[in-house]
Amino acid sequence: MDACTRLGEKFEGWQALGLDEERCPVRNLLDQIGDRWSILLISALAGGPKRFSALARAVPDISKRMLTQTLRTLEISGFVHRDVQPTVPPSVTYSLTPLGQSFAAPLLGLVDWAESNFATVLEARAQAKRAA
Amino acid sequence: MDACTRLGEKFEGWQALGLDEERCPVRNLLDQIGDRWSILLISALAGGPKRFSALARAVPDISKRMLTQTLRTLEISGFVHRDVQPTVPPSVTYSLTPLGQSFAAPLLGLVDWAESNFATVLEARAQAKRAA
DNA sequence: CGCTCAAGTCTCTATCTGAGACTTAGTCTA
DNA sequence: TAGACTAAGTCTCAGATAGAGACTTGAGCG
Repeated sequence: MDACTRLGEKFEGWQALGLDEERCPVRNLLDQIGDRWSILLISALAGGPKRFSALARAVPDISKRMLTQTLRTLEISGFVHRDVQPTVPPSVTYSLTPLGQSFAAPLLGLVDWAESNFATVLEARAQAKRAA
Repeated sequence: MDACTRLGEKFEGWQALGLDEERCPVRNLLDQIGDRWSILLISALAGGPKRFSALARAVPDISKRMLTQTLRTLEISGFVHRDVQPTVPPSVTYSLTPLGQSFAAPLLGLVDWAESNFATVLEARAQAKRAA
């Protein structure tokens, strides 16, 4: 059975549970990390721990506000560990937890797909624009 | 080399390109389908073509507005095909394109991870709440 | 005659996002 | 010695975005 069919069956299973955000793992996870920044920050931390300001530099167009907020959410869900050194000025280091690290494998699959199929997507968009 | 390290290296590669949304496949894709509904709709269509109203029923808490908008975006990026039967009332069927179908494989990896690690995430959140 | 359905569009409000100023105290610079 | 800079945020305000729900057109149904 191909992946597409299996995914379709998974979906029907979720439907049976009413696609409830509390109980459906995929809905739940998507609501947490299905945004513009979470995936990017997890990727940024995959190479090793980084400080707040290093992350801000690594992802140039994230605002401090969203950086703080996204890291807090990832921390609460157990993807990221936040380590505060109570110096002055404080030094805060973020790192992936074992859970966060284990997420790297499926994420890498997604990333590889994106890189392989990017040209196709661009072509589709160009064609859509011509048709418009 | 483990997935986490490899992901970290990928990220450094993107950084070298300035993480530009136009050129970085991951940024680009994330901006398109990194939202609450796209992944869910692709999963819903993985089982086979569906009509607009069937999709609305399949994903109960999506508004018509977001359903239309998300499907349009997916169509433009080449994930979804939109087939209009010019009857009265019109009958519109959505289906995954070959590109959309090929996306099912990495998506399934993500979904499996979510289902396997959901308990861990819930536990982390419960602990965060206790600590607060 | 009035109701419902198809697949949306439109408007209005609620929420979220981003930009940028502000904070504290120690170190570096002029 | 005054001024600037840094770390890791918080705060506020304006603008973008999401969701709820009314409205559309023509046909079939009771």
